[in-house]
Amino acid sequence: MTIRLLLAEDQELVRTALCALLDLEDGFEVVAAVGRGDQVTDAALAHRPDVALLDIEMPGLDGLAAAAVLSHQVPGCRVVILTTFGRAGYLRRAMEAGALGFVVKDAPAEVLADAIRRVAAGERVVDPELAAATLAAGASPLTARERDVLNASRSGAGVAEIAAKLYLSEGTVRNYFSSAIAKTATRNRTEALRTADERGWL
Amino acid sequence: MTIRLLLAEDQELVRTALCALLDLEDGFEVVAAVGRGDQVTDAALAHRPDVALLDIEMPGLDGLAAAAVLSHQVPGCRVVILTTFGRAGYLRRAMEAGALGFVVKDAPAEVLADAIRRVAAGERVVDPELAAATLAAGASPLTARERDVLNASRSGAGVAEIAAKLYLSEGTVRNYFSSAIAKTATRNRTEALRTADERGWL
DNA sequence: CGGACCTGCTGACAATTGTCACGGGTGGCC
DNA sequence: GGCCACCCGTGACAATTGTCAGCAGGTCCG
Repeated sequence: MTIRLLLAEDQELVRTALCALLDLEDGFEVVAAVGRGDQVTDAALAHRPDVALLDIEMPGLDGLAAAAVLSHQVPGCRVVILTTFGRAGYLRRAMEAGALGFVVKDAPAEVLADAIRRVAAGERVVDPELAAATLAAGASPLTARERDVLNASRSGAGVAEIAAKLYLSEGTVRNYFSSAIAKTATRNRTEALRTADERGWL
Repeated sequence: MTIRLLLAEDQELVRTALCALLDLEDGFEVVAAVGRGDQVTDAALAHRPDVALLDIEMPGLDGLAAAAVLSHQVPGCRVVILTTFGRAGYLRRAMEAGALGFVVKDAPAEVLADAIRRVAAGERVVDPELAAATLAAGASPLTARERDVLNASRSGAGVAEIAAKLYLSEGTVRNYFSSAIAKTATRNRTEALRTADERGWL
Protein backbone atom coordinates (compact mmCIF):
# COMPACT_ATOMS: atom_id res chain seq x y z
CA MET A 1 0.00 0.00 0.00
CA THR A 2 2.47 2.60 -1.18
CA ILE A 3 1.16 6.12 -1.45
CA ARG A 4 1.01 7.54 -4.97
CA LEU A 5 2.19 11.14 -5.14
CA LEU A 6 1.83 14.03 -7.53
CA LEU A 7 4.44 16.76 -7.15
CA ALA A 8 3.94 20.30 -8.43
CA GLU A 9 6.83 22.70 -8.00
CA ASP A 10 8.07 25.24 -10.50
CA GLN A 11 11.79 25.17 -9.85
CA GLU A 12 13.04 22.20 -11.78
CA LEU A 13 16.05 21.57 -9.56
CA VAL A 14 13.95 21.55 -6.42
CA ARG A 15 11.32 19.42 -8.08
CA THR A 16 13.83 16.82 -9.18
CA ALA A 17 15.49 16.84 -5.79
CA LEU A 18 12.21 16.45 -3.94
CA CYS A 19 11.34 13.64 -6.27
CA ALA A 20 14.57 11.89 -5.42
CA LEU A 21 14.01 12.41 -1.73
CA LEU A 22 10.48 11.07 -1.73
CA ASP A 23 11.35 8.07 -3.85
CA LEU A 24 14.05 7.14 -1.36
CA GLU A 25 11.59 7.22 1.48
CA ASP A 26 9.74 3.96 1.37
CA GLY A 27 6.01 3.81 1.11
CA PHE A 28 6.02 6.62 -1.43
CA GLU A 29 5.94 6.63 -5.18
CA VAL A 30 6.01 9.81 -7.20
CA VAL A 31 3.76 9.10 -10.15
CA ALA A 32 3.79 12.56 -11.69
CA ALA A 33 5.81 15.76 -11.42
CA VAL A 34 4.81 19.01 -13.05
CA GLY A 35 6.20 22.53 -13.11
CA ARG A 36 3.07 24.59 -13.68
CA GLY A 37 -0.15 24.98 -11.75
CA ASP A 38 -2.28 24.56 -14.83
CA GLN A 39 -0.89 21.10 -15.47
CA VAL A 40 -1.90 19.76 -12.08
CA THR A 41 -5.44 18.68 -12.91
CA ASP A 42 -4.53 16.89 -16.12
CA ALA A 43 -1.71 15.07 -14.42
CA ALA A 44 -3.96 14.08 -11.53
CA LEU A 45 -6.63 12.73 -13.87
CA ALA A 46 -4.05 10.78 -15.82
CA HIS A 47 -2.14 9.28 -12.91
CA ARG A 48 -4.66 9.17 -10.07
CA PRO A 49 -2.33 10.01 -7.19
CA ASP A 50 -3.45 9.57 -3.60
CA VAL A 51 -1.87 12.84 -2.51
CA ALA A 52 -0.89 15.95 -4.44
CA LEU A 53 1.98 18.04 -3.11
CA LEU A 54 1.53 21.58 -4.36
CA ASP A 55 3.90 24.50 -4.15
CA ILE A 56 2.16 27.87 -3.98
CA GLU A 57 4.36 30.03 -6.17
CA MET A 58 3.88 28.61 -9.65
CA PRO A 59 3.36 29.99 -13.11
CA GLY A 60 0.07 29.36 -14.88
CA LEU A 61 -2.06 28.84 -11.82
CA ASP A 62 -0.95 29.18 -8.24
CA GLY A 63 -0.98 26.21 -5.91
CA LEU A 64 -3.96 27.45 -3.94
CA ALA A 65 -6.11 27.79 -7.03
CA ALA A 66 -4.87 24.43 -8.25
CA ALA A 67 -5.89 22.92 -4.91
CA ALA A 68 -9.40 24.32 -5.29
CA VAL A 69 -9.80 22.89 -8.77
CA LEU A 70 -8.34 19.58 -7.72
CA SER A 71 -10.59 19.08 -4.75
CA HIS A 72 -13.62 19.53 -6.99
CA GLN A 73 -12.51 17.66 -10.06
CA VAL A 74 -10.49 14.85 -8.52
CA PRO A 75 -12.09 14.24 -5.13
CA GLY A 76 -10.12 11.07 -4.48
CA CYS A 77 -6.92 13.07 -4.40
CA ARG A 78 -6.01 14.81 -1.13
CA VAL A 79 -3.92 17.94 -1.16
CA VAL A 80 -0.85 19.02 0.80
CA ILE A 81 0.33 22.58 0.28
CA LEU A 82 4.09 22.95 0.39
CA THR A 83 5.38 26.46 0.62
CA THR A 84 8.35 28.67 1.27
CA PHE A 85 6.49 31.21 3.33
CA GLY A 86 4.62 30.44 6.50
CA ARG A 87 2.35 33.37 5.91
CA ALA A 88 -0.90 33.31 7.85
CA GLY A 89 -3.04 34.18 4.85
CA TYR A 90 -1.70 31.30 2.81
CA LEU A 91 -2.81 28.83 5.40
CA ARG A 92 -6.31 30.19 5.57
CA ARG A 93 -6.64 30.22 1.82
CA ALA A 94 -5.22 26.73 1.62
CA MET A 95 -7.87 25.46 4.00
CA GLU A 96 -10.59 27.27 2.09
CA ALA A 97 -9.29 25.68 -1.09
CA GLY A 98 -9.80 22.25 0.41
CA ALA A 99 -6.22 21.33 1.29
CA LEU A 100 -5.79 18.85 4.12
CA GLY A 101 -2.13 19.49 4.84
CA PHE A 102 0.14 22.51 5.01
CA VAL A 103 3.91 22.16 5.31
CA VAL A 104 6.61 24.81 5.16
CA LYS A 105 9.75 24.17 3.18
CA ASP A 106 12.02 24.61 6.10
CA ALA A 107 10.50 21.74 7.98
CA PRO A 108 12.61 18.60 8.21
CA ALA A 109 11.97 15.80 5.77
CA GLU A 110 10.37 13.58 8.40
CA VAL A 111 7.69 16.15 9.01
CA LEU A 112 6.79 16.16 5.35
CA ALA A 113 6.76 12.39 5.16
CA ASP A 114 4.62 12.18 8.25
CA ALA A 115 2.24 14.81 6.96
CA ILE A 116 1.80 12.98 3.68
CA ARG A 117 1.04 9.71 5.41
CA ARG A 118 -1.50 11.28 7.70
CA VAL A 119 -3.16 13.24 4.95
CA ALA A 120 -3.37 10.08 2.89
CA ALA A 121 -5.24 8.61 5.83
CA GLY A 122 -7.67 11.50 5.76
CA GLU A 123 -6.26 13.49 8.67
CA ARG A 124 -5.73 17.22 8.68
CA VAL A 125 -2.11 18.25 9.26
CA VAL A 126 -1.10 21.79 10.09
CA ASP A 127 1.79 23.31 12.00
CA PRO A 128 0.13 24.36 15.26
CA GLU A 129 2.20 27.52 15.59
CA LEU A 130 1.14 28.70 12.19
CA ALA A 131 -2.45 27.80 12.89
CA ALA A 132 -2.40 30.06 15.91
CA ALA A 133 -0.94 32.94 13.91
CA THR A 134 -3.69 32.51 11.34
CA LEU A 135 -6.41 32.71 13.91
CA ALA A 136 -4.76 35.76 15.40
CA ALA A 137 -4.72 37.56 12.06
CA GLY A 138 -8.45 36.97 11.70
CA ALA A 139 -10.61 37.42 8.63
CA SER A 140 -9.98 40.32 6.31
CA PRO A 141 -11.73 43.54 7.34
CA LEU A 142 -11.03 44.99 3.92
CA THR A 143 -13.81 45.43 1.42
CA ALA A 144 -13.47 44.11 -2.12
CA ARG A 145 -12.64 47.51 -3.51
CA GLU A 146 -10.05 48.27 -0.88
CA ARG A 147 -8.34 45.05 -1.83
CA ASP A 148 -8.47 45.95 -5.51
CA VAL A 149 -6.88 49.30 -4.92
CA LEU A 150 -4.13 47.89 -2.74
CA ASN A 151 -3.40 45.18 -5.25
CA ALA A 152 -3.25 47.71 -8.05
CA SER A 153 -0.67 49.67 -6.11
CA ARG A 154 1.77 46.75 -6.16
CA SER A 155 3.62 48.08 -9.17
CA GLY A 156 4.18 51.38 -7.42
CA ALA A 157 1.67 53.14 -9.63
CA GLY A 158 0.22 56.50 -8.62
CA VAL A 159 -3.39 57.32 -7.92
CA ALA A 160 -4.10 58.51 -11.46
CA GLU A 161 -2.90 55.28 -13.02
CA ILE A 162 -4.85 53.14 -10.57
CA ALA A 163 -8.00 55.18 -11.01
CA ALA A 164 -7.75 54.73 -14.77
CA LYS A 165 -7.17 50.98 -14.53
CA LEU A 166 -10.14 50.49 -12.22
CA TYR A 167 -12.46 53.03 -13.86
CA LEU A 168 -12.74 55.01 -10.67
CA SER A 169 -12.43 58.64 -9.74
CA GLU A 170 -9.10 59.65 -8.25
CA GLY A 171 -10.82 60.84 -5.13
CA THR A 172 -12.46 57.48 -4.67
CA VAL A 173 -9.16 55.70 -4.99
CA ARG A 174 -7.66 57.94 -2.35
CA ASN A 175 -10.59 57.26 -0.09
CA TYR A 176 -10.11 53.53 -0.39
CA PHE A 177 -6.45 53.89 0.35
CA SER A 178 -7.24 55.99 3.34
CA SER A 179 -9.58 53.45 4.82
CA ALA A 180 -7.25 50.58 4.06
CA ILE A 181 -4.47 52.46 5.81
CA ALA A 182 -6.72 52.99 8.80
CA LYS A 183 -7.74 49.33 8.94
CA THR A 184 -4.14 48.16 8.79
CA ALA A 185 -3.09 50.76 11.33
CA THR A 186 -0.25 51.97 9.12
CA ARG A 187 0.84 55.31 7.78
CA ASN A 188 0.95 54.98 4.01
CA ARG A 189 0.11 52.72 1.09
CA THR A 190 3.36 50.86 1.06
CA GLU A 191 3.04 49.84 4.68
CA ALA A 192 -0.64 49.11 4.26
CA LEU A 193 0.06 46.81 1.35
CA ARG A 194 2.84 45.05 3.19
CA THR A 195 0.87 44.35 6.33
CA ALA A 196 -2.31 43.43 4.50
CA ASP A 197 -0.19 40.99 2.54
CA GLU A 198 1.33 39.48 5.64
CA ARG A 199 -2.04 38.91 7.21
CA GLY A 200 -3.49 37.35 4.13
CA TRP A 201 -5.99 40.14 3.71
CA LEU A 202 -5.58 40.23 -0.01
CA MET B 1 38.29 11.27 -7.72
CA THR B 2 34.84 12.04 -6.44
CA ILE B 3 34.08 15.69 -5.89
CA ARG B 4 33.52 16.67 -2.26
CA LEU B 5 30.63 19.09 -1.83
CA LEU B 6 29.46 21.56 0.78
CA LEU B 7 25.81 22.51 0.56
CA ALA B 8 24.40 25.68 2.12
CA GLU B 9 20.66 26.22 1.82
CA ASP B 10 18.33 27.53 4.47
CA GLN B 11 15.18 25.57 3.75
CA GLU B 12 15.72 22.25 5.38
CA LEU B 13 13.45 20.30 3.10
CA VAL B 14 15.17 21.62 0.01
CA ARG B 15 18.57 21.09 1.56
CA THR B 16 17.83 17.46 2.38
CA ALA B 17 16.34 16.89 -1.05
CA LEU B 18 19.29 18.43 -2.84
CA CYS B 19 21.55 16.31 -0.71
CA ALA B 20 19.71 13.20 -1.77
CA LEU B 21 19.82 14.22 -5.41
CA LEU B 22 23.55 14.95 -5.42
CA ASP B 23 24.42 11.79 -3.57
CA LEU B 24 22.56 9.77 -6.16
CA GLU B 25 24.56 11.34 -8.95
CA ASP B 26 27.85 9.57 -9.05
CA GLY B 27 31.11 11.36 -8.72
CA PHE B 28 29.66 13.54 -5.98
CA GLU B 29 29.81 13.30 -2.24
CA VAL B 30 28.12 15.80 0.04
CA VAL B 31 30.49 16.15 2.97
CA ALA B 32 28.66 18.97 4.78
CA ALA B 33 25.25 20.60 4.70
CA VAL B 34 24.43 23.78 6.61
CA GLY B 35 21.40 26.03 6.91
CA ARG B 36 23.01 29.36 7.70
CA GLY B 37 25.49 31.54 5.87
CA ASP B 38 27.60 32.05 8.95
CA GLN B 39 28.22 28.33 9.30
CA VAL B 40 29.72 28.00 5.86
CA THR B 41 33.32 28.89 6.67
CA ASP B 42 33.56 26.64 9.69
CA ALA B 43 32.09 23.74 7.80
CA ALA B 44 34.46 24.32 4.90
CA LEU B 45 37.47 24.41 7.18
CA ALA B 46 36.36 21.24 8.92
CA HIS B 47 35.46 19.19 5.86
CA ARG B 48 37.60 20.65 3.08
CA PRO B 49 35.12 20.37 0.21
CA ASP B 50 36.21 20.87 -3.39
CA VAL B 51 33.13 22.88 -4.23
CA ALA B 52 30.69 24.87 -2.09
CA LEU B 53 27.11 25.21 -3.31
CA LEU B 54 25.68 28.35 -1.78
CA ASP B 55 22.12 29.59 -1.82
CA ILE B 56 21.82 33.38 -1.70
CA GLU B 57 18.86 33.86 0.62
CA MET B 58 20.08 32.65 3.98
CA PRO B 59 19.93 33.83 7.57
CA GLY B 60 23.09 34.89 9.33
CA LEU B 61 25.10 35.80 6.29
CA ASP B 62 23.88 35.77 2.73
CA GLY B 63 25.40 33.45 0.17
CA LEU B 64 27.19 36.25 -1.61
CA ALA B 65 28.95 37.41 1.51
CA ALA B 66 29.70 33.82 2.44
CA ALA B 67 31.29 33.34 -0.97
CA ALA B 68 33.53 36.33 -0.42
CA VAL B 69 34.70 35.07 2.95
CA LEU B 70 35.19 31.57 1.62
CA SER B 71 37.33 32.56 -1.33
CA HIS B 72 39.70 34.37 1.00
CA GLN B 73 39.78 31.96 3.90
CA VAL B 74 39.52 28.65 2.09
CA PRO B 75 41.11 29.25 -1.29
CA GLY B 76 41.10 25.58 -2.25
CA CYS B 77 37.31 25.60 -2.23
CA ARG B 78 35.57 26.85 -5.38
CA VAL B 79 32.15 28.39 -5.15
CA VAL B 80 28.94 27.83 -7.07
CA ILE B 81 26.08 30.18 -6.30
CA LEU B 82 22.67 28.54 -6.47
CA THR B 83 19.71 30.85 -6.45
CA THR B 84 16.01 31.21 -6.99
CA PHE B 85 16.19 34.49 -8.82
CA GLY B 86 18.10 35.06 -12.00
CA ARG B 87 18.53 38.71 -11.12
CA ALA B 88 21.25 40.52 -12.99
CA GLY B 89 22.69 42.14 -9.90
CA TYR B 90 23.12 38.85 -8.11
CA LEU B 91 25.31 37.53 -10.86
CA ARG B 92 27.56 40.55 -10.84
CA ARG B 93 27.92 40.45 -7.12
CA ALA B 94 28.55 36.74 -7.19
CA MET B 95 31.43 37.21 -9.61
CA GLU B 96 32.82 40.04 -7.52
CA ALA B 97 32.63 37.78 -4.50
CA GLY B 98 34.84 35.27 -6.26
CA ALA B 99 32.26 32.66 -7.25
CA LEU B 100 33.13 30.57 -10.28
CA GLY B 101 29.69 29.23 -11.04
CA PHE B 102 26.16 30.60 -11.02
CA VAL B 103 23.13 28.34 -11.44
CA VAL B 104 19.45 29.16 -11.14
CA LYS B 105 17.16 26.83 -9.28
CA ASP B 106 14.91 26.24 -12.21
CA ALA B 107 17.68 24.75 -14.26
CA PRO B 108 17.53 20.99 -14.79
CA ALA B 109 19.61 18.76 -12.55
CA GLU B 110 22.09 17.91 -15.31
CA VAL B 111 22.99 21.56 -15.66
CA LEU B 112 23.83 21.75 -12.00
CA ALA B 113 25.86 18.56 -12.11
CA ASP B 114 27.72 19.76 -15.15
CA ALA B 115 28.38 23.14 -13.60
CA ILE B 116 29.79 21.57 -10.47
CA ARG B 117 32.12 19.33 -12.44
CA ARG B 118 33.39 22.18 -14.55
CA VAL B 119 33.84 24.50 -11.62
CA ALA B 120 35.74 21.76 -9.80
CA ALA B 121 38.04 21.72 -12.82
CA GLY B 122 38.58 25.45 -12.46
CA GLU B 123 36.25 26.63 -15.22
CA ARG B 124 33.84 29.54 -14.95
CA VAL B 125 30.20 28.54 -15.51
CA VAL B 126 27.46 31.06 -16.09
CA ASP B 127 24.18 30.97 -17.95
CA PRO B 128 24.97 32.99 -21.11
CA GLU B 129 21.52 34.57 -21.21
CA LEU B 130 21.87 35.88 -17.70
CA ALA B 131 25.38 37.09 -18.40
CA ALA B 132 24.06 39.20 -21.25
CA ALA B 133 21.35 40.69 -19.06
CA THR B 134 23.95 41.60 -16.47
CA LEU B 135 26.10 43.42 -18.96
CA ALA B 136 23.02 45.21 -20.27
CA ALA B 137 22.10 46.45 -16.82
CA GLY B 138 25.57 47.93 -16.42
CA ALA B 139 27.24 49.17 -13.29
CA SER B 140 25.22 51.07 -10.74
CA PRO B 141 24.97 54.80 -11.41
CA LEU B 142 23.74 55.31 -7.86
CA THR B 143 25.97 56.85 -5.23
CA ALA B 144 26.50 55.19 -1.87
CA ARG B 145 24.06 57.51 -0.14
CA GLU B 146 21.39 57.10 -2.76
CA ARG B 147 21.61 53.38 -2.20
CA ASP B 148 21.39 53.83 1.56
CA VAL B 149 18.28 55.93 1.29
CA LEU B 150 16.58 53.54 -1.13
CA ASN B 151 17.42 50.58 1.07
CA ALA B 152 16.07 52.36 4.11
CA SER B 153 12.79 52.91 2.31
CA ARG B 154 12.21 49.18 1.99
CA SER B 155 10.03 49.05 5.06
CA GLY B 156 7.78 51.73 3.65
CA ALA B 157 9.12 54.31 6.10
CA GLY B 158 8.61 58.01 5.51
CA VAL B 159 11.27 60.64 5.02
CA ALA B 160 11.38 61.65 8.68
CA GLU B 161 12.04 58.10 9.84
CA ILE B 162 14.75 57.54 7.25
CA ALA B 163 16.40 60.85 8.01
CA ALA B 164 16.55 59.93 11.67
CA LYS B 165 17.97 56.48 11.01
CA LEU B 166 20.70 57.83 8.76
CA TYR B 167 21.43 61.00 10.72
CA LEU B 168 20.56 63.19 7.77
CA SER B 169 18.41 66.21 7.22
CA GLU B 170 14.96 65.52 5.79
CA GLY B 171 15.75 67.75 2.85
CA THR B 172 18.86 65.77 2.07
CA VAL B 173 16.93 62.53 2.12
CA ARG B 174 14.41 63.95 -0.31
CA ASN B 175 17.22 65.11 -2.55
CA TYR B 176 18.75 61.66 -2.67
CA PHE B 177 15.38 60.16 -3.45
CA SER B 178 14.88 62.67 -6.19
CA SER B 179 18.15 61.89 -7.88
CA ALA B 180 17.65 58.15 -7.48
CA ILE B 181 14.25 58.51 -9.10
CA ALA B 182 15.81 60.43 -11.95
CA LYS B 183 18.55 57.85 -12.47
CA THR B 184 16.09 55.00 -12.55
CA ALA B 185 13.77 56.95 -14.82
CA THR B 186 10.80 56.27 -12.58
CA ARG B 187 8.20 58.42 -10.92
CA ASN B 188 8.38 57.68 -7.18
CA ARG B 189 10.34 55.86 -4.51
CA THR B 190 8.52 52.62 -4.80
CA GLU B 191 9.20 52.32 -8.49
CA ALA B 192 12.76 53.53 -8.04
CA LEU B 193 13.42 50.90 -5.41
CA ARG B 194 11.88 48.18 -7.52
CA THR B 195 13.85 48.92 -10.66
CA ALA B 196 17.10 49.58 -8.84
CA ASP B 197 16.60 46.22 -7.20
CA GLU B 198 15.98 44.45 -10.47
CA ARG B 199 19.11 45.86 -12.00
CA GLY B 200 21.28 44.98 -9.05
CA TRP B 201 21.94 48.62 -8.29
CA LEU B 202 21.64 48.08 -4.58
C1' DC C 1 46.10 73.86 -9.05
C1' DG C 2 41.57 73.19 -11.36
C1' DG C 3 37.96 70.18 -12.50
C1' DA C 4 34.68 66.46 -11.42
C1' DC C 5 32.16 64.25 -8.12
C1' DC C 6 30.28 63.03 -3.76
C1' DT C 7 28.39 64.63 0.61
C1' DG C 8 25.34 67.51 3.21
C1' DC C 9 22.55 71.42 3.92
C1' DT C 10 18.92 75.21 2.94
C1' DG C 11 14.63 77.24 1.12
C1' DA C 12 10.97 77.55 -2.06
C1' DC C 13 7.73 75.49 -4.96
C1' DA C 14 4.54 72.10 -7.28
C1' DA C 15 2.57 67.67 -7.19
C1' DT C 16 0.97 63.89 -4.90
C1' DT C 17 -0.95 61.68 -1.05
C1' DG C 18 -3.76 61.12 3.10
C1' DT C 19 -7.83 62.76 5.84
C1' DC C 20 -12.34 64.34 6.63
C1' DA C 21 -17.12 65.41 6.00
C1' DC C 22 -20.51 64.92 3.18
C1' DG C 23 -23.54 63.37 -0.41
C1' DG C 24 -26.35 59.73 -3.37
C1' DG C 25 -27.08 55.01 -4.98
C1' DT C 26 -27.44 49.94 -4.36
C1' DG C 27 -28.52 45.51 -2.17
C1' DG C 28 -29.20 42.39 1.80
C1' DC C 29 -31.63 41.42 5.94
C1' DC C 30 -34.68 41.63 10.03
C1' DG D 1 -39.99 49.77 5.55
C1' DG D 2 -35.79 50.82 8.07
C1' DC D 3 -31.10 49.64 8.99
C1' DC D 4 -26.67 48.61 7.55
C1' DA D 5 -22.81 47.93 4.75
C1' DC D 6 -20.87 48.69 0.61
C1' DC D 7 -20.15 51.43 -3.57
C1' DC D 8 -18.85 55.86 -5.88
C1' DG D 9 -18.39 60.41 -5.97
C1' DT D 10 -17.32 65.54 -4.48
C1' DG D 11 -14.66 69.27 -2.34
C1' DA D 12 -11.54 71.07 0.90
C1' DC D 13 -7.67 70.70 3.65
C1' DA D 14 -3.10 69.24 5.72
C1' DA D 15 0.84 66.48 5.25
C1' DT D 16 4.07 64.31 2.61
C1' DT D 17 6.74 63.84 -1.42
C1' DG D 18 9.31 65.26 -5.49
C1' DT D 19 11.87 69.03 -7.95
C1' DC D 20 14.99 72.75 -8.44
C1' DA D 21 18.62 76.05 -7.49
C1' DG D 22 22.13 77.16 -4.85
C1' DC D 23 25.93 76.79 -1.35
C1' DA D 24 29.56 74.70 1.49
C1' DG D 25 33.00 71.21 2.34
C1' DG D 26 35.71 67.00 1.09
C1' DT D 27 38.43 63.74 -1.94
C1' DC D 28 40.57 62.13 -5.95
C1' DC D 29 43.01 62.73 -10.17
C1' DG D 30 45.25 64.66 -14.16
